[in-house]
Amino acid sequence: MHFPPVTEQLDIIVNNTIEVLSTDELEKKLTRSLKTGKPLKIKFGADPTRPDLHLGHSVVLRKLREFQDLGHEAILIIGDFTAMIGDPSGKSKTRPQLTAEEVKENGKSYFEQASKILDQEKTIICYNADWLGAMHFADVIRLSSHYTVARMLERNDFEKRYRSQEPISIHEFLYPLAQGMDSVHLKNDVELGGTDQKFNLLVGRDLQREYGIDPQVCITMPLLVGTDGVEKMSKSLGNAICFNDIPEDMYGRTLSIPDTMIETYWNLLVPHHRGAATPITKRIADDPREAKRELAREVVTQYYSADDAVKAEEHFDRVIVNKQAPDDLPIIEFDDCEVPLFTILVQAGAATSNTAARHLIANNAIQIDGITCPDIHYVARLDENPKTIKAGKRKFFKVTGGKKTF
RNA sequence: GGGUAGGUAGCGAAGCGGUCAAACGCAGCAGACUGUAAAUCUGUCGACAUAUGUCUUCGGAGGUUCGAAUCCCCCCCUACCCA
Repeated sequence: MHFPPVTEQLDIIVNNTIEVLSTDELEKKLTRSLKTGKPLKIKFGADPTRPDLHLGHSVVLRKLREFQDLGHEAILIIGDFTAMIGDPSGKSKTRPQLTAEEVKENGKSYFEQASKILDQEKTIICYNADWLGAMHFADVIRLSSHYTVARMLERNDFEKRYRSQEPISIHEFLYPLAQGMDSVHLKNDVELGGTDQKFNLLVGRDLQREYGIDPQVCITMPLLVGTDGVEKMSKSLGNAICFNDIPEDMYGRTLSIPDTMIETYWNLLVPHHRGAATPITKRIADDPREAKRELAREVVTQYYSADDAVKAEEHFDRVIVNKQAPDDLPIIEFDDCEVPLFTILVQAGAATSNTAARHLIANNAIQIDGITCPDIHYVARLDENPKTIKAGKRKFFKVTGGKKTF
Protein backbone atom coordinates (compact mmCIF):
# COMPACT_ATOMS: atom_id res chain seq x y z
CA MET A 1 0.00 0.00 0.00
CA HIS A 2 1.28 3.42 -0.89
CA PHE A 3 0.30 6.44 1.16
CA PRO A 4 0.81 10.17 0.67
CA PRO A 5 3.28 11.87 3.02
CA VAL A 6 2.14 12.18 6.62
CA THR A 7 1.86 15.97 6.64
CA GLU A 8 -0.28 15.89 3.55
CA GLN A 9 -2.52 13.26 5.09
CA LEU A 10 -2.80 15.24 8.30
CA ASP A 11 -3.88 18.34 6.40
CA ILE A 12 -6.70 16.51 4.74
CA ILE A 13 -7.78 14.64 7.84
CA VAL A 14 -7.84 17.61 10.18
CA ASN A 15 -9.73 19.83 7.75
CA ASN A 16 -13.30 20.57 8.87
CA THR A 17 -12.98 18.59 12.08
CA ILE A 18 -13.98 19.97 15.45
CA GLU A 19 -11.52 17.97 17.50
CA VAL A 20 -8.81 15.39 16.99
CA LEU A 21 -7.77 13.57 20.16
CA SER A 22 -4.98 13.69 19.74
CA THR A 23 -3.19 15.01 16.70
CA ASP A 24 0.11 13.72 18.04
CA GLU A 25 -1.16 10.19 18.28
CA LEU A 26 -2.72 10.46 14.87
CA GLU A 27 0.59 11.54 13.46
CA LYS A 28 2.32 8.59 15.11
CA LYS A 29 -0.21 6.17 13.75
CA LEU A 30 0.09 7.65 10.28
CA THR A 31 3.84 7.49 10.41
CA ARG A 32 3.73 3.89 11.48
CA SER A 33 1.30 2.94 8.74
CA LEU A 34 3.47 4.70 6.18
CA LYS A 35 6.47 2.66 7.33
CA THR A 36 4.75 -0.67 7.56
CA GLY A 37 2.47 -0.14 4.58
CA LYS A 38 -0.48 -1.14 6.72
CA PRO A 39 -3.58 1.03 6.42
CA LEU A 40 -5.23 2.44 9.54
CA LYS A 41 -8.58 1.04 10.55
CA ILE A 42 -11.16 3.78 10.69
CA LYS A 43 -14.37 3.03 12.51
CA PHE A 44 -17.71 4.65 12.11
CA GLY A 45 -20.81 3.26 13.75
CA ALA A 46 -24.45 3.77 12.93
CA ASP A 47 -27.65 2.58 14.49
CA PRO A 48 -29.97 1.10 11.95
CA THR A 49 -33.08 2.32 13.76
CA ARG A 50 -33.78 4.93 11.18
CA PRO A 51 -32.51 4.13 7.75
CA ASP A 52 -32.94 7.61 6.34
CA LEU A 53 -29.54 9.15 5.89
CA HIS A 54 -29.41 12.91 5.48
CA LEU A 55 -26.80 15.53 4.74
CA GLY A 56 -25.93 15.66 8.44
CA HIS A 57 -24.69 12.09 8.22
CA SER A 58 -22.78 12.91 5.10
CA VAL A 59 -20.41 15.19 7.00
CA VAL A 60 -18.92 12.25 8.85
CA LEU A 61 -19.25 9.88 5.95
CA ARG A 62 -17.30 12.25 3.76
CA LYS A 63 -14.51 12.30 6.30
CA LEU A 64 -14.54 8.53 6.22
CA ARG A 65 -14.34 8.67 2.46
CA GLU A 66 -11.32 10.95 2.70
CA PHE A 67 -9.60 8.28 4.77
CA GLN A 68 -10.47 5.73 2.13
CA ASP A 69 -9.05 7.90 -0.59
CA LEU A 70 -5.84 8.19 1.39
CA GLY A 71 -5.65 4.41 1.36
CA HIS A 72 -6.97 3.59 4.80
CA GLU A 73 -9.56 1.05 5.73
CA ALA A 74 -13.10 2.19 6.48
CA ILE A 75 -15.15 0.03 8.75
CA LEU A 76 -18.84 0.75 8.88
CA ILE A 77 -20.47 -0.77 11.92
CA ILE A 78 -24.15 -1.39 11.74
CA GLY A 79 -25.20 -1.27 15.37
CA ASP A 80 -27.82 -3.94 15.18
CA PHE A 81 -27.17 -4.84 18.77
CA THR A 82 -26.87 -1.34 20.18
CA ALA A 83 -30.00 -0.37 18.29
CA MET A 84 -31.95 -2.56 20.67
CA ILE A 85 -30.66 -0.56 23.60
CA GLY A 86 -31.75 2.70 22.10
CA ASP A 87 -29.68 5.80 21.72
CA PRO A 88 -29.65 7.62 25.03
CA SER A 89 -29.13 11.06 23.55
CA GLY A 90 -31.91 13.22 24.93
CA LYS A 91 -34.86 11.65 26.58
CA SER A 92 -35.09 7.94 26.05
CA LYS A 93 -38.17 7.31 24.06
CA THR A 94 -39.63 3.88 24.05
CA ARG A 95 -38.63 2.55 20.74
CA PRO A 96 -40.47 -0.13 18.95
CA GLN A 97 -38.49 -3.29 19.37
CA LEU A 98 -37.07 -4.10 15.99
CA THR A 99 -36.95 -7.66 14.86
CA ALA A 100 -33.64 -9.09 13.77
CA GLU A 101 -34.91 -9.06 10.21
CA GLU A 102 -35.93 -5.43 10.26
CA VAL A 103 -32.55 -4.51 11.63
CA LYS A 104 -30.76 -6.41 8.88
CA GLU A 105 -33.00 -4.78 6.33
CA ASN A 106 -32.37 -1.30 7.71
CA GLY A 107 -28.68 -2.04 7.90
CA LYS A 108 -28.62 -2.99 4.27
CA SER A 109 -30.47 0.14 3.31
CA TYR A 110 -28.06 2.14 5.43
CA PHE A 111 -25.10 0.68 3.61
CA GLU A 112 -26.66 1.33 0.24
CA GLN A 113 -27.29 4.95 1.10
CA ALA A 114 -23.86 5.39 2.64
CA SER A 115 -22.38 4.02 -0.55
CA LYS A 116 -23.38 7.20 -2.31
CA ILE A 117 -20.47 8.72 -0.46
CA LEU A 118 -18.19 5.85 0.47
CA ASP A 119 -16.19 3.71 -1.83
CA GLN A 120 -18.48 0.75 -1.68
CA GLU A 121 -15.83 -1.70 -2.83
CA LYS A 122 -13.47 -0.80 -0.07
CA THR A 123 -15.91 -0.45 2.78
CA ILE A 124 -15.89 -3.16 5.39
CA ILE A 125 -19.22 -3.62 7.00
CA CYS A 126 -19.94 -5.42 10.23
CA TYR A 127 -22.80 -5.98 12.60
CA ASN A 128 -22.01 -5.52 16.26
CA ALA A 129 -24.46 -8.18 17.39
CA ASP A 130 -21.85 -10.60 16.12
CA TRP A 131 -19.67 -9.94 19.14
CA LEU A 132 -21.93 -8.08 21.57
CA GLY A 133 -24.60 -10.72 21.25
CA ALA A 134 -22.11 -13.37 22.18
CA MET A 135 -21.25 -11.79 25.49
CA HIS A 136 -22.50 -13.37 28.70
CA PHE A 137 -23.91 -11.47 31.59
CA ALA A 138 -20.70 -12.05 33.48
CA ASP A 139 -18.77 -10.47 30.60
CA VAL A 140 -21.02 -7.46 30.75
CA ILE A 141 -20.50 -7.06 34.47
CA ARG A 142 -16.78 -7.36 34.02
CA LEU A 143 -16.93 -4.75 31.29
CA SER A 144 -18.96 -2.37 33.44
CA SER A 145 -16.42 -2.70 36.23
CA HIS A 146 -14.02 -0.73 34.06
CA TYR A 147 -16.12 2.38 34.35
CA THR A 148 -17.47 4.37 37.28
CA VAL A 149 -20.74 6.18 37.79
CA ALA A 150 -18.93 9.44 38.33
CA ARG A 151 -17.20 9.11 34.98
CA MET A 152 -20.46 8.32 33.29
CA LEU A 153 -21.96 11.43 34.79
CA GLU A 154 -19.24 13.43 33.11
CA ARG A 155 -21.18 13.03 29.98
CA ASN A 156 -22.95 16.23 29.21
CA ASP A 157 -26.50 15.05 28.77
CA PHE A 158 -26.29 12.56 31.63
CA GLU A 159 -25.08 15.25 33.96
CA LYS A 160 -27.76 17.64 32.87
CA ARG A 161 -30.49 15.11 33.30
CA TYR A 162 -29.16 13.97 36.63
CA ARG A 163 -29.07 17.50 37.93
CA SER A 164 -32.56 18.33 36.75
CA GLN A 165 -33.85 15.10 38.28
CA GLU A 166 -34.74 13.53 35.03
CA PRO A 167 -34.52 9.78 34.83
CA ILE A 168 -31.48 7.98 33.54
CA SER A 169 -31.86 4.27 33.06
CA ILE A 170 -29.01 1.92 33.78
CA HIS A 171 -29.14 0.58 30.25
CA GLU A 172 -28.25 4.03 29.04
CA PHE A 173 -25.01 3.74 30.94
CA LEU A 174 -24.41 0.49 29.16
CA TYR A 175 -24.76 2.08 25.77
CA PRO A 176 -21.39 3.85 25.67
CA LEU A 177 -19.79 0.70 27.03
CA ALA A 178 -21.32 -1.36 24.26
CA GLN A 179 -20.12 1.10 21.67
CA GLY A 180 -16.72 1.06 23.31
CA MET A 181 -16.68 -2.70 23.15
CA ASP A 182 -16.93 -2.39 19.39
CA SER A 183 -13.60 -0.59 19.45
CA VAL A 184 -12.10 -3.23 21.68
CA HIS A 185 -13.25 -5.92 19.29
CA LEU A 186 -12.13 -4.18 16.13
CA LYS A 187 -8.87 -2.77 17.47
CA ASN A 188 -9.47 0.20 15.21
CA ASP A 189 -7.03 3.10 15.08
CA VAL A 190 -9.47 5.93 14.64
CA GLU A 191 -13.14 6.44 15.41
CA LEU A 192 -15.23 9.13 13.76
CA GLY A 193 -18.39 10.72 15.04
CA GLY A 194 -20.36 13.93 15.41
CA THR A 195 -19.53 16.20 18.32
CA ASP A 196 -22.43 14.65 20.22
CA GLN A 197 -20.51 11.38 20.11
CA LYS A 198 -17.42 12.71 21.84
CA PHE A 199 -18.11 11.02 25.15
CA ASN A 200 -18.85 7.66 23.57
CA LEU A 201 -15.72 7.88 21.46
CA LEU A 202 -13.63 8.57 24.52
CA VAL A 203 -15.13 5.60 26.35
CA GLY A 204 -14.05 3.43 23.45
CA ARG A 205 -10.58 4.86 23.76
CA ASP A 206 -10.45 4.21 27.52
CA LEU A 207 -11.73 0.68 27.15
CA GLN A 208 -9.20 -0.15 24.49
CA ARG A 209 -6.49 0.98 26.86
CA GLU A 210 -8.01 -1.14 29.65
CA TYR A 211 -7.93 -4.13 27.35
CA GLY A 212 -4.33 -3.50 26.36
CA ILE A 213 -4.98 -2.17 22.90
CA ASP A 214 -3.37 0.88 21.36
CA PRO A 215 -6.10 3.46 22.02
CA GLN A 216 -8.01 4.95 19.14
CA VAL A 217 -7.75 8.53 18.00
CA CYS A 218 -11.12 10.23 18.32
CA ILE A 219 -12.19 12.62 15.61
CA THR A 220 -15.34 14.66 16.01
CA MET A 221 -17.09 16.36 13.15
CA PRO A 222 -19.46 19.32 13.32
CA LEU A 223 -23.15 18.65 13.50
CA LEU A 224 -24.83 20.10 10.48
CA VAL A 225 -27.57 22.58 11.21
CA GLY A 226 -30.82 21.79 9.42
CA THR A 227 -32.66 23.81 6.81
CA ASP A 228 -34.29 25.85 9.56
CA GLY A 229 -30.90 27.26 10.41
CA VAL A 230 -31.38 26.56 14.10
CA GLU A 231 -31.61 22.94 15.15
CA LYS A 232 -29.24 20.21 14.14
CA MET A 233 -30.37 18.38 11.08
CA SER A 234 -32.71 15.56 11.93
CA LYS A 235 -35.43 13.72 10.14
CA SER A 236 -37.84 14.03 13.03
CA LEU A 237 -37.45 17.79 13.18
CA GLY A 238 -38.37 18.02 9.53
CA ASN A 239 -35.32 20.12 8.72
CA ALA A 240 -33.38 17.42 6.92
CA ILE A 241 -32.34 16.87 3.35
CA CYS A 242 -32.21 13.13 2.83
CA PHE A 243 -30.03 11.09 0.50
CA ASN A 244 -33.18 9.53 -0.85
CA ASP A 245 -35.09 12.75 -1.43
CA ILE A 246 -35.98 13.13 -5.06
CA PRO A 247 -33.72 15.65 -6.87
CA GLU A 248 -36.44 18.30 -7.00
CA ASP A 249 -36.93 18.19 -3.23
CA MET A 250 -33.25 18.06 -2.57
CA TYR A 251 -32.67 21.11 -4.72
CA GLY A 252 -35.57 23.09 -3.32
CA ARG A 253 -34.81 22.30 0.28
CA THR A 254 -31.20 23.30 -0.15
CA LEU A 255 -32.30 26.63 -1.57
CA SER A 256 -34.41 27.20 1.51
CA ILE A 257 -31.52 27.36 3.95
CA PRO A 258 -30.76 30.77 5.43
CA ASP A 259 -28.14 32.69 3.48
CA THR A 260 -25.85 32.72 6.49
CA MET A 261 -25.41 28.99 6.17
CA ILE A 262 -24.38 28.79 2.55
CA GLU A 263 -20.70 28.86 3.39
CA THR A 264 -20.94 26.17 6.07
CA TYR A 265 -22.91 23.92 3.81
CA TRP A 266 -20.48 24.51 1.02
CA ASN A 267 -17.49 23.60 3.13
CA LEU A 268 -19.01 20.57 4.73
CA LEU A 269 -20.98 19.12 1.88
CA VAL A 270 -19.21 19.86 -1.35
CA PRO A 271 -16.11 17.89 -2.21
CA HIS A 272 -12.99 19.97 -2.35
CA HIS A 273 -12.49 21.46 -5.76
CA ARG A 274 -8.81 22.07 -5.79
CA GLY A 275 -7.92 25.41 -7.28
CA ALA A 276 -11.51 26.67 -7.49
CA ALA A 277 -11.33 30.09 -9.07
CA THR A 278 -13.05 32.46 -6.66
CA PRO A 279 -13.31 31.64 -2.97
CA ILE A 280 -16.81 30.75 -1.88
CA THR A 281 -16.95 33.57 0.64
CA LYS A 282 -16.54 36.12 -2.12
CA ARG A 283 -18.99 34.45 -4.40
CA ILE A 284 -21.63 34.45 -1.67
CA ALA A 285 -21.06 38.12 -1.01
CA ASP A 286 -21.26 38.94 -4.70
CA ASP A 287 -24.36 36.99 -5.51
CA PRO A 288 -25.97 34.98 -2.72
CA ARG A 289 -28.72 33.75 -4.98
CA GLU A 290 -26.39 32.25 -7.52
CA ALA A 291 -24.07 30.88 -4.84
CA LYS A 292 -26.95 29.08 -3.21
CA ARG A 293 -28.16 27.77 -6.52
CA GLU A 294 -24.73 26.43 -7.21
CA LEU A 295 -24.67 24.80 -3.81
CA ALA A 296 -28.01 23.17 -4.51
CA ARG A 297 -26.79 21.92 -7.87
CA GLU A 298 -23.66 20.51 -6.25
CA VAL A 299 -25.68 18.69 -3.64
CA VAL A 300 -28.02 17.13 -6.19
CA THR A 301 -25.08 16.26 -8.42
CA GLN A 302 -23.47 14.29 -5.63
CA TYR A 303 -26.45 12.13 -4.94
CA TYR A 304 -27.76 11.93 -8.47
CA SER A 305 -26.04 13.53 -11.43
CA ALA A 306 -25.22 16.88 -12.96
CA ASP A 307 -28.01 16.24 -15.38
CA ASP A 308 -30.53 15.71 -12.60
CA ALA A 309 -29.28 18.86 -10.93
CA VAL A 310 -30.04 20.92 -14.02
CA LYS A 311 -33.45 19.32 -14.32
CA ALA A 312 -34.20 19.98 -10.68
CA GLU A 313 -33.27 23.61 -11.13
CA GLU A 314 -35.48 23.93 -14.17
CA HIS A 315 -38.30 22.32 -12.26
CA PHE A 316 -37.80 24.75 -9.41
CA ASP A 317 -37.77 27.80 -11.64
CA ARG A 318 -40.84 26.65 -13.40
CA VAL A 319 -42.96 25.56 -10.46
CA ILE A 320 -41.82 27.78 -7.61
CA VAL A 321 -40.48 30.90 -9.28
CA ASN A 322 -42.86 31.09 -12.22
CA LYS A 323 -45.70 29.18 -10.57
CA GLN A 324 -46.35 27.01 -13.60
CA ALA A 325 -47.33 23.38 -13.70
CA PRO A 326 -44.55 20.91 -14.49
CA ASP A 327 -44.78 18.35 -17.28
CA ASP A 328 -45.65 14.74 -16.73
CA LEU A 329 -48.37 15.10 -14.18
CA PRO A 330 -50.01 12.03 -12.75
CA ILE A 331 -53.54 11.54 -14.05
CA ILE A 332 -56.34 10.56 -11.74
CA GLU A 333 -59.25 9.00 -13.55
CA PHE A 334 -62.83 9.05 -12.39
CA ASP A 335 -65.74 7.12 -13.81
CA ASP A 336 -68.27 9.83 -13.14
CA CYS A 337 -68.67 13.14 -14.92
CA GLU A 338 -69.47 15.10 -11.79
CA VAL A 339 -67.21 14.73 -8.80
CA PRO A 340 -67.05 16.99 -5.75
CA LEU A 341 -63.75 18.83 -5.62
CA PHE A 342 -62.97 17.67 -2.10
CA THR A 343 -63.38 14.05 -3.16
CA ILE A 344 -60.93 14.61 -5.99
CA LEU A 345 -58.40 16.05 -3.57
CA VAL A 346 -58.70 13.12 -1.20
CA GLN A 347 -58.47 10.61 -4.02
CA ALA A 348 -55.39 12.33 -5.34
CA GLY A 349 -53.76 12.20 -1.94
CA ALA A 350 -53.61 15.98 -1.71
CA ALA A 351 -55.67 15.89 1.47
CA THR A 352 -55.95 13.30 4.22
CA SER A 353 -59.68 13.71 4.83
CA ASN A 354 -62.71 15.44 3.40
CA THR A 355 -62.48 18.03 6.11
CA ALA A 356 -58.84 18.66 5.37
CA ALA A 357 -59.70 18.98 1.69
CA ARG A 358 -62.37 21.55 2.49
CA HIS A 359 -59.89 23.49 4.56
CA LEU A 360 -57.54 23.58 1.60
CA ILE A 361 -60.29 24.89 -0.65
CA ALA A 362 -61.38 27.45 1.91
CA ASN A 363 -57.78 28.66 2.14
CA ASN A 364 -57.70 29.41 -1.59
CA ALA A 365 -55.10 26.72 -2.05
CA ILE A 366 -56.80 24.98 -4.95
CA GLN A 367 -56.61 26.00 -8.58
CA ILE A 368 -58.36 24.27 -11.44
CA ASP A 369 -56.72 25.04 -14.77
CA GLY A 370 -55.14 28.08 -13.20
CA ILE A 371 -58.30 29.48 -11.63
CA THR A 372 -58.64 29.53 -7.86
CA CYS A 373 -61.70 27.75 -6.64
CA PRO A 374 -62.91 29.07 -3.27
CA ASP A 375 -66.15 27.07 -3.18
CA ILE A 376 -65.93 24.11 -0.84
CA HIS A 377 -69.01 22.59 -2.41
CA TYR A 378 -67.70 22.89 -5.93
CA VAL A 379 -68.51 19.90 -8.09
CA ALA A 380 -66.12 19.45 -10.96
CA ARG A 381 -67.47 18.49 -14.36
CA LEU A 382 -65.02 16.04 -15.80
CA ASP A 383 -64.54 14.59 -19.22
CA GLU A 384 -61.75 12.93 -21.11
CA ASN A 385 -59.91 16.25 -21.45
CA PRO A 386 -57.73 16.38 -18.40
CA LYS A 387 -58.09 19.30 -16.03
CA THR A 388 -55.01 20.42 -14.16
CA ILE A 389 -55.41 20.78 -10.44
CA LYS A 390 -52.96 22.63 -8.27
CA ALA A 391 -53.15 21.98 -4.55
CA GLY A 392 -50.95 24.22 -2.50
CA LYS A 393 -47.66 25.36 -3.96
CA ARG A 394 -46.23 22.12 -5.12
CA LYS A 395 -48.84 19.47 -5.70
CA PHE A 396 -50.06 19.17 -9.23
CA PHE A 397 -52.06 16.49 -10.96
CA LYS A 398 -54.59 16.02 -13.71
CA VAL A 399 -58.05 14.60 -13.57
CA THR A 400 -60.24 13.06 -16.18
CA GLY A 401 -63.73 11.68 -15.86
CA GLY A 402 -66.67 10.26 -17.69
CA LYS A 403 -65.16 6.88 -18.37
CA LYS A 404 -68.51 5.44 -17.53
CA THR A 405 -70.49 5.35 -20.77
CA PHE A 406 -74.20 5.95 -20.68
C1' G B 1 -42.44 -0.78 51.75
C1' G B 2 -43.86 4.65 52.77
C1' G B 3 -44.54 9.67 50.81
C1' U B 4 -45.21 13.42 46.98
C1' A B 5 -46.22 15.14 42.06
C1' G B 6 -48.21 13.68 37.62
C1' G B 7 -50.70 11.05 33.14
C1' U B 8 -54.95 16.32 28.36
C1' A B 9 -54.98 16.53 20.85
C1' G B 10 -47.95 15.31 16.93
C1' C B 11 -45.03 17.62 21.09
C1' G B 12 -44.96 21.17 25.28
C1' A B 13 -48.63 23.16 28.43
C1' A B 14 -53.57 25.45 30.51
C1' G B 15 -58.29 23.92 32.15
C1' C B 16 -60.32 21.35 37.64
C1' G B 17 -68.87 20.27 37.17
C1' G B 18 -71.90 23.15 32.23
C1' U B 19 -70.14 28.81 27.82
C1' C B 20 -64.62 22.33 26.27
C1' A B 21 -63.28 19.54 20.29
C1' A B 22 -60.77 21.75 24.89
C1' A B 23 -56.72 28.49 26.06
C1' C B 24 -51.61 29.27 24.72
C1' G B 25 -46.71 27.99 22.43
C1' C B 26 -44.03 24.84 18.89
C1' A B 27 -44.32 21.72 14.76
C1' G B 28 -47.78 20.93 10.48
C1' C B 29 -50.88 22.87 6.34
C1' A B 30 -52.38 27.11 3.36
C1' G B 31 -52.43 32.45 1.64
C1' A B 32 -49.57 37.08 0.93
C1' C B 33 -44.69 38.63 0.29
C1' U B 34 -39.60 37.08 -1.46
C1' G B 35 -34.11 35.26 -5.45
C1' U B 36 -35.97 30.99 -2.07
C1' A B 37 -39.63 25.60 0.06
C1' A B 38 -35.89 31.07 4.54
C1' A B 39 -37.65 35.32 7.48
C1' U B 40 -42.13 38.07 8.35
C1' C B 41 -47.46 38.81 8.43
C1' U B 42 -52.41 36.36 8.03
C1' G B 43 -55.52 32.19 8.16
C1' U B 44 -56.04 27.08 9.41
C1' C B 45 -55.00 22.98 12.40
C1' G B 46 -60.14 15.55 15.56
C1' A B 47 -63.74 13.35 12.10
C1' C B 48 -68.42 13.55 9.32
C1' A B 49 -71.89 16.50 7.29
C1' U B 50 -72.70 21.78 6.86
C1' A B 51 -73.19 26.99 8.64
C1' U B 52 -77.26 24.78 12.35
C1' G B 53 -75.23 20.49 13.96
C1' U B 54 -73.70 15.11 14.69
C1' C B 55 -70.00 11.58 16.30
C1' U B 56 -65.27 9.94 18.73
C1' U B 57 -61.45 12.19 22.20
C1' C B 58 -58.59 14.57 27.93
C1' G B 59 -54.11 6.95 31.06
C1' G B 60 -57.99 2.37 31.70
C1' A B 61 -62.66 0.30 33.74
C1' G B 62 -66.90 1.58 36.73
C1' G B 63 -70.00 5.21 39.54
C1' U B 64 -72.43 10.10 41.14
C1' U B 65 -75.10 13.94 38.31
C1' C B 66 -80.01 16.72 33.84
C1' G B 67 -74.73 17.32 32.56
C1' A B 68 -67.71 15.39 33.87
C1' A B 69 -61.33 16.40 31.08
C1' U B 70 -63.16 18.42 35.71
C1' C B 71 -66.38 14.84 41.70
C1' C B 72 -66.06 9.43 43.96
C1' C B 73 -64.10 4.24 43.74
C1' C B 74 -60.82 0.59 41.70
C1' C B 75 -56.81 -0.37 38.37
C1' C B 76 -52.48 0.69 35.15
C1' C B 77 -48.33 3.77 34.12
C1' U B 78 -44.35 7.74 34.92
C1' A B 79 -41.06 10.78 37.80
C1' C B 80 -38.85 12.29 42.33
C1' C B 81 -38.02 11.80 47.70
C1' C B 82 -37.55 8.70 52.29
C1' A B 83 -36.46 3.74 53.94
